[in-house]
Amino acid sequence: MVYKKSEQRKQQILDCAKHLFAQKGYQAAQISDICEELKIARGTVYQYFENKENIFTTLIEQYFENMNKALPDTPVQSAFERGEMPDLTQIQNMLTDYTHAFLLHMYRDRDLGRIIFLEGFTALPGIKEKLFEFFEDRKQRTVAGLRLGAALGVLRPMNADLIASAMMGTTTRVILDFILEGRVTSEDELRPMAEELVAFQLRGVIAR
Amino acid sequence: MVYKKSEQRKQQILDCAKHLFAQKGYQAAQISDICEELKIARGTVYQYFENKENIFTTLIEQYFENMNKALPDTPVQSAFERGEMPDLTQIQNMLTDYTHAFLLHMYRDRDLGRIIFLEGFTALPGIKEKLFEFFEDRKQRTVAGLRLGAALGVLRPMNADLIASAMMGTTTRVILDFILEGRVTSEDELRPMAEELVAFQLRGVIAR
Amino acid sequence: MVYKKSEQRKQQILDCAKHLFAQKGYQAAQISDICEELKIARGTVYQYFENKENIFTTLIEQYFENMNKALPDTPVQSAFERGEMPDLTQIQNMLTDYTHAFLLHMYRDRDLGRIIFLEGFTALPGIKEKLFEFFEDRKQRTVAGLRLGAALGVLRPMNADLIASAMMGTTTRVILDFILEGRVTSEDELRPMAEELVAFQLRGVIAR
Amino acid sequence: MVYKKSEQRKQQILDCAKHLFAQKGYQAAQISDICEELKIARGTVYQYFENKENIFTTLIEQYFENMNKALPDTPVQSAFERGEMPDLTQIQNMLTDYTHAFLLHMYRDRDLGRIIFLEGFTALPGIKEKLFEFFEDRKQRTVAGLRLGAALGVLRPMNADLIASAMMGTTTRVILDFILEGRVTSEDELRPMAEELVAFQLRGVIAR
DNA sequence: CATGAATGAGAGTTCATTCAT
DNA sequence: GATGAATGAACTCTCATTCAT
Repeated sequence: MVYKKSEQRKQQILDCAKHLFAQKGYQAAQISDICEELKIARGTVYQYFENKENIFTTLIEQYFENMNKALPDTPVQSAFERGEMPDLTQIQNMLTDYTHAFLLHMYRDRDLGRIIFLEGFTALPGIKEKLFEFFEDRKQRTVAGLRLGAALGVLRPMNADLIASAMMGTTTRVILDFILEGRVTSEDELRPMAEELVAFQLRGVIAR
Repeated sequence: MVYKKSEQRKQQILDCAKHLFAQKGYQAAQISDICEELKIARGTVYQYFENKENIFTTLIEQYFENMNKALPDTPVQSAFERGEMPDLTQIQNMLTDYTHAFLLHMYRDRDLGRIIFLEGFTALPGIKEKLFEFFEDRKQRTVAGLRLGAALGVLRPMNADLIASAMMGTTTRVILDFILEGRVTSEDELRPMAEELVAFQLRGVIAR
Repeated sequence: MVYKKSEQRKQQILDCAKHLFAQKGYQAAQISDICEELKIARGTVYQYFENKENIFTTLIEQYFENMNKALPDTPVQSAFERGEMPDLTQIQNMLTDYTHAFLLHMYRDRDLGRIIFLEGFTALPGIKEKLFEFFEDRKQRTVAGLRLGAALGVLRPMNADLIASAMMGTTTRVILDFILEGRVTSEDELRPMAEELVAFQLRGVIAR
Repeated sequence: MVYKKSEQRKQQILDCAKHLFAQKGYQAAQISDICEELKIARGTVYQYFENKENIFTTLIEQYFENMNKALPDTPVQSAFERGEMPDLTQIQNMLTDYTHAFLLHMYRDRDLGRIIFLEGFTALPGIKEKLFEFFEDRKQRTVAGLRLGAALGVLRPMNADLIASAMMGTTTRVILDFILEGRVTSEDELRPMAEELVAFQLRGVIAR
């Protein structure tokens, strides 16, 4: 037996809930909406999930799991840890790859991205923390990178905390404005966006 | 200005609702919470507002009104329109003033800022549009500025739409991370933040 | 203002719930039954009580409050504590008064008595303990009395714990069989019942 | 007796249901609890029993069947019917044997005893009647015995109905307090209890 | 203007029962 | 016989809103 019917149904409910949450928001989306759309009974949903919150949580967890799989290790840092001394062009390429992967993941799972960006903060207890943790972790790596760069004289002196926050903001806002709002219609558009973003970010921090 | 008792009560309800929405979120905050806190009857609220949504809408409107009062006209553009030719330092100062005013307004009305940033998108129909409009308007001015700068050779060639979005992102993310999360505890901290932000933004776009 | 309308409604709901619980049992009785009977909306009930369990709890509390008011202090014990040495006839009278008061209270609030006797044990957490406590307290006083009597040579030697339990059983079973089942139709029947019960109980324990 | 697998499974379900009902109560115990514990599917239960109530009913029926097997015929009455004239000591022994058998049966099947004592009254229609009938039957025999004894001058004049109820109460309460609450831990404790109970009961009714 | 008791549609959730496989 | 996914009626509880006083 290769596939499991029950797993399929579970995923079916998740998929349905995902686009409902993305469309209406967690609060407004109702269990009965799912049931109507899938033409199943209310009780069926509760065979697969303890409650509404549990559906949401499962979605978020899946998302971050996928995200962590999709994103390469913070590449610049890794290079330094391996004792390499990448030059500026190499760094720029690494960051572009990374940003591209991030945009790509966001684009491919727009619905969930929408949910997380727009609702994650208020929604349920626990989610906010998970989200915060994810972004904080990424930001701290950036802070470390900025400090190292400044120490090496490659980057200008700056308030690394603030600038890391600002850099993160460039990406998240672009995701919001372009990807989640539907202005991007093909994956091909993402590479140039990543390049442009990284160019902007790097210019803002390099020495001279 | 004549003393109007009824206006006072209306504002009293708005103030109360504001911090409740900020604390619990629009959905979770209940009309009865307001009543308890102000020690008034449920019905009284409905003498001043049609419904819950109306309270929210009024808050948002007040906010943008105040914001527009607090913010200087997009200064660089205005200067150009007056036929002036500000140099880079002057532009930097203008932008810093502007950003500072923005941060200040956000800091002074943190509760509402929190509501808008965290809930505005999903909450009620109409709000999202208003919010979008506000940010879009600011962004379009930035786009225009970037294009002009590039045409004059002061700024590097770029995807102005994307970069405008990114620039807006730097500010909004910093507001989120620093002001709304309570890491800023005095207005004095805002000026250096504005300076740092503008420095980052400008470096990202100037020619050379 | 002498009476409070809201207090009346609260009591009205309690009274209604009382006879419904007595008739159908706690689980089977539904909030909507109350609403139908009182011709009020479902929500109204929840203006006065947090939830179904809270209605039940309130009833039980009222009951024990009334019970403690209605019952004279355990009289024999009190007499001894005052240094008196009541003779057997006096003791028998005291016990009869006490038992009579107990039967009377049970008779007058049969519905609640029914609920407590028949459901108290299983129903909600907390109730069982309250009930147990009440009966245990009474029983412990009996145990003390039996031990004292035996020490004084008035009562025969016995397993006081067991006999106290048995004595309590005589009363509770009679309440079950006669009062709660509706075989008693007038308060006048209770005095002879109390006399008969006490006679039986005393004969079972006196020396000789 | 031929080995019947299906009968075994049925009994297995009954045994499981029994301790679940005793632990959680009829309402709170769920069919799925049984399935989990026995590691069988939900549907399987319905191959052996029409519905949940049917499981309960079957348990109760088994119980009374066993009880009737375990209890000797009401012995005093039988003796009289055989024309014998047992003296007080003989009667006391007979009653003690009988009570002992009753306690023993209750002790050996505590779970079911618990269910019956604590839930029987409210639970399902039909059960209450069966229970009532059982106790009423025993009580009527006691009433007859008391009347006969009084007529013969062996017992004092009394309200036989009431006293029979009280006598039954002594036993049932002791079962409740000692056996079902787990204060009895060995069958050996039951004989003295029976003796003490009968001693108390008899003293309450004999002439003089 | 203010009150607050009353409303009632509608939400999430439960669980005994069914039935195609 | 056994399975377990699916059912759906029924329940408790919520809360913005109304309206007679």
